[in-house]
Amino acid sequence: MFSEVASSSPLLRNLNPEQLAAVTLPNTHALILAGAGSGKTRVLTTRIAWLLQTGQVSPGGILAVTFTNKAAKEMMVRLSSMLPVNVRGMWIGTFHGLCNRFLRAHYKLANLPSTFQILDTQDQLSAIKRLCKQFNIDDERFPPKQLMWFIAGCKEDGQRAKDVVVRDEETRKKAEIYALYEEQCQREGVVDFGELMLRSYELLRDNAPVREHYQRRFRHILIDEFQDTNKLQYAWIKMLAGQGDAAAAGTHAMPGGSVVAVGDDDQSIYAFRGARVGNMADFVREFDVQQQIKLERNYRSFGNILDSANELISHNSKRLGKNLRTEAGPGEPVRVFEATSDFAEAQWFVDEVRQLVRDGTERKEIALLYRSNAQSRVMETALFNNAIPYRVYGGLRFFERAEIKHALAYLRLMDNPHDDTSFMRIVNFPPRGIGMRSIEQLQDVARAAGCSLHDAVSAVSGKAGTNLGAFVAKLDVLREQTPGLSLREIIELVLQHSGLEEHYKLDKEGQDRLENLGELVNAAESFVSLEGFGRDAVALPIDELGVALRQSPASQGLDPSAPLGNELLPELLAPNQETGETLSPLAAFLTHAALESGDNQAQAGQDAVQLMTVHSSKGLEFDCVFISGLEDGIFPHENSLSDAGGIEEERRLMYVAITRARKRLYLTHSQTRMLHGQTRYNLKSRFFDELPEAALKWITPKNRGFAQAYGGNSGTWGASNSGAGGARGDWAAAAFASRKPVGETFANPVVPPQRNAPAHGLKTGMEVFHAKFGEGRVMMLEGSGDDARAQINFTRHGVKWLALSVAKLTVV
DNA sequence: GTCTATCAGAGGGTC
DNA sequence: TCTGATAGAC
Repeated sequence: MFSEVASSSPLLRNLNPEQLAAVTLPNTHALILAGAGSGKTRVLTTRIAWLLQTGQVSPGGILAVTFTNKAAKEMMVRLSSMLPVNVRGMWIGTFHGLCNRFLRAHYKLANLPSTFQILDTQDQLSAIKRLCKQFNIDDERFPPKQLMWFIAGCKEDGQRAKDVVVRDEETRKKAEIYALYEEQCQREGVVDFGELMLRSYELLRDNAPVREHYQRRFRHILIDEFQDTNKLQYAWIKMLAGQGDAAAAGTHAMPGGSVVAVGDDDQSIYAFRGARVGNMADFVREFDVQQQIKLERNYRSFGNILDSANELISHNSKRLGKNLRTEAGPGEPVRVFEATSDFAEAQWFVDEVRQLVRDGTERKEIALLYRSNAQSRVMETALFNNAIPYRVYGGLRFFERAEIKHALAYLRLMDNPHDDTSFMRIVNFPPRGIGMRSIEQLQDVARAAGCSLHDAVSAVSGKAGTNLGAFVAKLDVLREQTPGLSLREIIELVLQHSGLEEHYKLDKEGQDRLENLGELVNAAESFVSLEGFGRDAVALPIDELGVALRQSPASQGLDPSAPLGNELLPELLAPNQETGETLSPLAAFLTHAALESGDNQAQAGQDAVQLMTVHSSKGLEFDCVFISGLEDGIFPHENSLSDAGGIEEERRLMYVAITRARKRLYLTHSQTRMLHGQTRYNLKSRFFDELPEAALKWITPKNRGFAQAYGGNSGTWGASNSGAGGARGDWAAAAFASRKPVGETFANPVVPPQRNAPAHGLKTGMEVFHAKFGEGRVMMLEGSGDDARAQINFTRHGVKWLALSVAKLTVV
């Protein structure tokens, strides 16, 4: 039926049969299992374009959900390059962005103030800390962080405080705190990320007209990275698709649209934050999905890399089953390198990068992946010392910086004086002589009166002096001055009169912060509407280059080459569907700041080596990938070793890491590693045993020169950092001799000069076997004769000191 | 009220 | 080793 379109539309050129089938699926529920590098984003965007082009749906009937702003943006950029369409009319965005849009439109029904503001994770934590203090909650028994996880976890499961199943005293107390937290947020007019989702869901669930309106509207619902959805997000989708509880209860047949879910169970790496891979199977069952398409053809990596990924992931038990294949040929073998220390690993990495660059590889095509952020340090030092440009992903993002948060807090109080979190952040910043005592007093008054801190000031200032009064008066004056001012003017006004600017000017280390505040003004400036807010205006944030994007209303939807702005804002700024109100530029900007924490990639675009955790590498690809620190306890991470689910998630993580590489993949591990200020002795990762030997090539020391170059005691760093003193050198070399043979590479092992070899014949670094504790590695030796003791790091039982006269050890 | 010292804790992190 | 949070000293 669509074959004519299929053959004639340029959209569908160059799609493989599976991709084509996915793109041109009829209007029905479907699950697309999209392997890494199989063209998932392309399929999603092409399907939307195809639906529009063939007239099956208007832009308003599309709902496309992603997890990150980046993915949403990419989808829109690609879409607009495919056909001239007003992407603004479509609901394309992140779960939270779309929920925000929804709640802004129906804030009254959702029982929120029109100016409700969004708490990010930092704000949420400080709100909880404040709550705990106020109610004298023992923070030893209930650490605020843990409470935050509890509350977020409840919301992810769709549970309000009253829904929490109380089995013990601790849970009862936590649920109680959760209830108090809910009250506090409601009173202050703020919502956290979980609340955006939960409140949207509840409004859909409880309000039939609203629910039916959206069910009728969204004919096509597309979900990206479906394996990462949590319980609540899935329930939200069900509700919008007319498959929710209310529909099941069945008043009428619900007229919901079709859901196309795209995901890869093998890339599910976010269980720790509530993701439920099980949603994929539930979806198939509950939506009675008849159409399942597997995209297994990989366009990214060579054969050896894919073989490694396939073989590794085949060790997982619960899989939907999928194998990547390529027509690109085997390519180079996967290179494996064993270093003696983390320093040596870093030095070797640097040398290898140099060689790659000499051979013509761009630095930005080289990625170093690690399991946890702490591992980046030693690598950064090496890169820095060797003057190799690099860029680290992660860390503080623009809108999370302290000075930016401070400025935003002032701005938020302009819109919503009852936002106590913001109030607390800046009540004494810059310092204005308001200390703990006055604040505590103020909090008491506020609690007694059931009002915000702002409103409590007038009651207190009479007796507590004028500092607080002056502060609030200043806020109020600023607020009175803002009407009629542009967003830029408001921010500049606030920066000056809050004293922030002055404060950082006087601070000798405040220069960077001052510059960031300047950037905030720029960001606002670029964000601002060009032709008057609220009517037919379009507000646009800055694009990646920081250049203001301009788009006149006339060009909307007509010019596919027109630059794209933010997906969430235009509709935010349109008049409210119920009241006709519009969001102020300031409120819109604050929303933008909360939902998009901004870039943390300062030097984007530079040709630099890319450093990041495996988690943040998801969705990216590079010509050359180094996966470092492949040691048991590091990767897989030690916290995951105890349960089977944990190790399977680690394996998926490794799978993600491997499949980032296009041409060349390196796997490295080190015998010793500095962690928490101590030298740790790690066995190589168990994942090595799950990779196909035929695809691997073990790179190893060929001569003494190598050992010296990468041994612990050479070079300017390493020796000075050696906590174990001379042991490091011994260890390093001894280890080479004791490794199990891995091909010709160890044919010529480096044998270290031994100092006074003891009678028991053990050396540090040897692998030994103990009848009870199993395999382990000698870390340290002490004493002699009957007093001789050895510290052994056992794979399964951790580090133990054993008396050699008693313990039965055999050398492996 | 602010500054400095000491101590605990340290996985992954979007919105 | 390093960071952040808090307690006690100025």
